[in-house]
Amino acid sequence: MTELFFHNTLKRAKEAFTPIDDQHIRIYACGPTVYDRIHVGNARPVVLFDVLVRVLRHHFPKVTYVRNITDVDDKINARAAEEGVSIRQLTEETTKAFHVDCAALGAMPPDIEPRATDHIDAMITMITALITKGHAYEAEGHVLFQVDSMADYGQLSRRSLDELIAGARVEVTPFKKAPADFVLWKPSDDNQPGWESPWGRGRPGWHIECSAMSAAYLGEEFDIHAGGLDLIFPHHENEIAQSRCAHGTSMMARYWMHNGYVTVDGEKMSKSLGNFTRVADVLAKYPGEAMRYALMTAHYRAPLDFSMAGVAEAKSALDTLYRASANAEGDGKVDDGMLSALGDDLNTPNALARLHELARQANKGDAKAAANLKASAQMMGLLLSESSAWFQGDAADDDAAINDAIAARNEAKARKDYGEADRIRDELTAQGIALEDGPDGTIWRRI
RNA sequence: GGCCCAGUGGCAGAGUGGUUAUGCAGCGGCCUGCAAAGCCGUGUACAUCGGUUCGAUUCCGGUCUGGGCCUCCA
Repeated sequence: MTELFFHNTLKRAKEAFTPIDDQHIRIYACGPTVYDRIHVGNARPVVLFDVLVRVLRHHFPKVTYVRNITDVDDKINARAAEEGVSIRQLTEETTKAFHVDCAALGAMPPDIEPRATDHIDAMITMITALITKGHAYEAEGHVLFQVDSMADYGQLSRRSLDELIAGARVEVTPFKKAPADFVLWKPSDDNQPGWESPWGRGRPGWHIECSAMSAAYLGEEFDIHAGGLDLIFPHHENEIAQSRCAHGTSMMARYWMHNGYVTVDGEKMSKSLGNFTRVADVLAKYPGEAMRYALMTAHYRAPLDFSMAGVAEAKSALDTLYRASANAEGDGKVDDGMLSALGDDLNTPNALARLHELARQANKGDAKAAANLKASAQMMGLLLSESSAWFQGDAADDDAAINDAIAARNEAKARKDYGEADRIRDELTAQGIALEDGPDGTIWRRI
């Protein structure tokens, strides 16, 4: 079978993908903290790892894709208080909105979407194991992971303990044995969400949920763990520490894949900088598929500079593909060139280039190429609509009027009354309707 | 300060030690009543300075510029 290659952050190199069990691929991606609607930066991993999972499903008989929902977090508490709604209402509504955005982006739901609050017991069990094995300690109602209890801590982010301390940006808290130690469990006051535990009423630290939930659904060791570049440290580093120390394993995930940032004028798009655009705001202007395409135009590890103009350009490129695929006949075959591009560390720009090559063949009258184009694009989660729906939108009330106008124009053309024909066409153009005269008659589209 | 990434034609963005990326936009042609769409053609592109090499945009080193992580972050 085709060999797949992925860049592994653990090795900082591209490696051949060798599954732990080639009958069942297991992959985990970090999902959103549900306190606000996602922005374009959050959408990038959603779309790219969706492509990754589609590629894996194409090559392997079974894939289990887990993406969590973080529904316990101090940002959530703060936002709920700010808006005067309950935490549960905020997290549930935000989760629903997240699903709406994902669907618009053409991202298939993960197989399992666990919520942190449903797995508190598993986290407590794991923390208990870490204490028992001498990797964690309790202090003033907190439980902390003792970083120097792990000999090879820091492998993923390539950071040594000395560097961390030298960095001096780690939180210095009196009850920590060492500054780099991080929280597994912290106490909650009466106004904060909390659960009973051996250490009193409290709530989990940020990193432990992914360790507990990935183990619950994928096992102690699994194939791929994915997320944004900014999660390498501390989040993923600490997940590895917790998981390996609790389970006594030599690895957590075999491959670690990280997507690059979405930038705005060269700067990272982020909540704190305030330079973000919500996915919903893009969807108000452009189809979700154009947003999806735009996110696939850059390699997933490279920075992607976002602009509305970029989405507009993606829309134009999609128009080309939709036109070319319109005359598809029969069942198409997923293109090998596209598959090998995707199998080469998820090279979506090259895969899209291959789609455009198929489109050119299709436009020269190759119906087979058109069918292959459609099948290939759909494997990537593109060209999912009918071509007519893409160009004309859902059937609207004015469709009949447009068709009447086209008929009137064609009559005028038959009379060689081009003045009248052009007048009708100009009128439609003014309404945002473009006409194209082809061998099979006149077709129209919205512009 | 430590660690890390990037710099490609008007724009976006792949890739390669010597030969076409691809898309969007532009220009010329074909087609069309005219358009549109499509097809064909069209751009002395690889930050900079050295080194290795028969040959470097591609490898190595320095410089400059931009960005990121080290604190919540996709």
